[in-house]
Amino acid sequence: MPKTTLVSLAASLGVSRQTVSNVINAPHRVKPETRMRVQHAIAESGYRPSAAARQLRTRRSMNLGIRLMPVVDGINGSILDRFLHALTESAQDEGYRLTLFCAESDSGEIRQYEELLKVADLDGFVLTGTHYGDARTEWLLEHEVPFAAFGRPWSSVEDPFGSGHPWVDVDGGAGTEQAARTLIEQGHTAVGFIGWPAGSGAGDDRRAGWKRAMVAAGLATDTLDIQADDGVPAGAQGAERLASRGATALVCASDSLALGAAAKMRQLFPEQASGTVIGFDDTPVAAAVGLSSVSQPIEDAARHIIAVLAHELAGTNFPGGEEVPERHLLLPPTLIQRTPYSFSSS
Amino acid sequence: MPKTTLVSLAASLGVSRQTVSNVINAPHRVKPETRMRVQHAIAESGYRPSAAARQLRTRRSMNLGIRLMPVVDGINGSILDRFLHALTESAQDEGYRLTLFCAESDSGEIRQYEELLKVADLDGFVLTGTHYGDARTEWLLEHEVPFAAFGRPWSSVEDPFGSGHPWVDVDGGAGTEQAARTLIEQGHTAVGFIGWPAGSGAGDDRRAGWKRAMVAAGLATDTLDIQADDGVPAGAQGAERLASRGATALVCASDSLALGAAAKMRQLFPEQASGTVIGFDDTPVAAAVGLSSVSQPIEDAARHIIAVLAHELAGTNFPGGEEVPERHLLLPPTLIQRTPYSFSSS
DNA sequence: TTGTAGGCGTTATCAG
DNA sequence: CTGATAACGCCTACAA
Repeated sequence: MPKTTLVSLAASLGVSRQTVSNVINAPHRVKPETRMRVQHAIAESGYRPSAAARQLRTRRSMNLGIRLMPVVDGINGSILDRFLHALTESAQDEGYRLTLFCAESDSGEIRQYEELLKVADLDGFVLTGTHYGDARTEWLLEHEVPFAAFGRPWSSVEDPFGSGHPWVDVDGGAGTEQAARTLIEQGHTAVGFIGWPAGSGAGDDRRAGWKRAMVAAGLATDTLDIQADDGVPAGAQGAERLASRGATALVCASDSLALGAAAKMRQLFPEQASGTVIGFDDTPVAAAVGLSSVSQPIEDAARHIIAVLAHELAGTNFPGGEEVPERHLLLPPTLIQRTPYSFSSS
Repeated sequence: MPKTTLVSLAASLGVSRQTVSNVINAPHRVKPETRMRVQHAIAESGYRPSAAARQLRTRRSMNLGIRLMPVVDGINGSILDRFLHALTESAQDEGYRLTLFCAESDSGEIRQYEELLKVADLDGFVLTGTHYGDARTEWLLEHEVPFAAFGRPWSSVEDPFGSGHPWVDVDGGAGTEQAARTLIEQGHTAVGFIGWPAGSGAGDDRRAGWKRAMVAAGLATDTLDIQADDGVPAGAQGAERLASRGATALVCASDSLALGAAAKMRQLFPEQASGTVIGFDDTPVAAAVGLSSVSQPIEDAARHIIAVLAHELAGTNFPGGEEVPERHLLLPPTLIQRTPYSFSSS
């Protein structure tokens, strides 16, 4: 049983291979009658066109690339699973495949772009972890390689919506703002913030959100803002410092920080009502220990990234097709409120 | 600047395209002099052969497929990052690319095999989560599709090493055995086990390890073995039950279970020395909360999986090449001992 | 050692 | 609306 190809199929049907090709790529150009006959035969034989041959001819691989970031913090990284899964699923639905690659640095990633573009003819890339002065987006734009980013172009922060490339992001600032506001509404007047050192787009954004809520409530922020590298111990340390300055509740830039902070706060104020620490990302850890957290609609983000990218890619061929997806999309996060897991008897 | 190809390169060098091809695929057949000249030109122009064209001719895509399992428990799933990363990196080193795909079930995965084999010409697959009577391995063997599994073929548990396909696994039983033995050596005489319902290969294996240690120490196991579905609450519940039966220490089949169990144990025995619960997988959560856990050498496993698979694939062309990697490899895990994170003042 | 010819499976172009 | 012809870039014969 030799593999069925366009020719073998055409031969067994008594039509030219071109007709079969047309049935697949331009059905409207084929007489309904023969079209049905061919389609039936295709289904019958389980014929699938060869991607390699098609790619050779069309210069399109129907393949998207995405870099797997080095594993740093397993806690915050664990939502990558969800992202990747949603990405792959959406890509599959649109007829694209996803190719993984690794790189140690941004320049390494760019080197991979060149390589993958040349050898595998990738149609586009999905970027994650965009930051100030991102060399990758520059390179891709310059070389006119289609791509979509998960993350705003922080370089043009004054007007990310005017940016030249498609992106999807989650409005982290809105999340921390809501988190802080919620705590304020619960009666807290000194809500602290533990975030990353200034300079990272997402980090600054989250800090700004917290500050907005505090300012809006007429509360002071000067002594309640701590910059720390990510991690559980840093969170605990930060919480201790902030508590000593009077903070009774905290918003954190990550679940790692929040996990440490929450434990410390519980230790310092064992009598206090629960829910005084809110994390970010809604990682499995947060769910496990009952930590409130800002949840990103990461599946939606992934879906949309594929949608824009696919549209971008098809768009050149079909200008003005179906409804076009937003080129720039800022999704609102959701505050997941939890009470610390009590482990009470069943 | 048109893309350089074999022909364009050959033309600009005044040699035939065949010579260039030979320099790449069979350097020894080319006169050193011209070889050097061609190699120089290749480096100069940054020429890279087109995978599509090569694939069309050789029927090899240099592409490996791996299914992304549906996200169930984010906690235990988070080591997938490490696995995937190591896998991609190794594949890259061997000249392979990794293609992702999704499937809801094993039969869905098989359907994807067919599809991907036909359209993308994937050279092989990496399997994860093998289980009793795995239909996937059967299908792949039957269709003579190269693959390597992360996980023993549990169906032929009497002699997995005689199995027809390559696999790499971690000796979970050895891990839980060591965990239990360690607790016993610490003076515990009633070490409980919380694992999954009987029937899963890995789960039964881990339970068996714990039992071996108990039996070896002449301790009873009858009432200290609990079967529960995975999850934090189940762990807490299990711990409560086991504690009521006298257990003073626990070994768990997962970090999820262990997390719940540890919290419950601390609540029940606040005075007790730390370290009475040991989890499995050494997930980021375990590290974060200071939970002892059995750590899998997952990067090593990934590396070896690619090594066997690559050898399997090349082997048909180069019988008797370099040193051959083991077709069946059982890696020992490591017990990571931790004391619960104290969040003490800095 | 090097060059020539043919074809892998597909789509684009242009006749009929 | 259908079919012949010519690539796409590469590799495997075989011939020079």
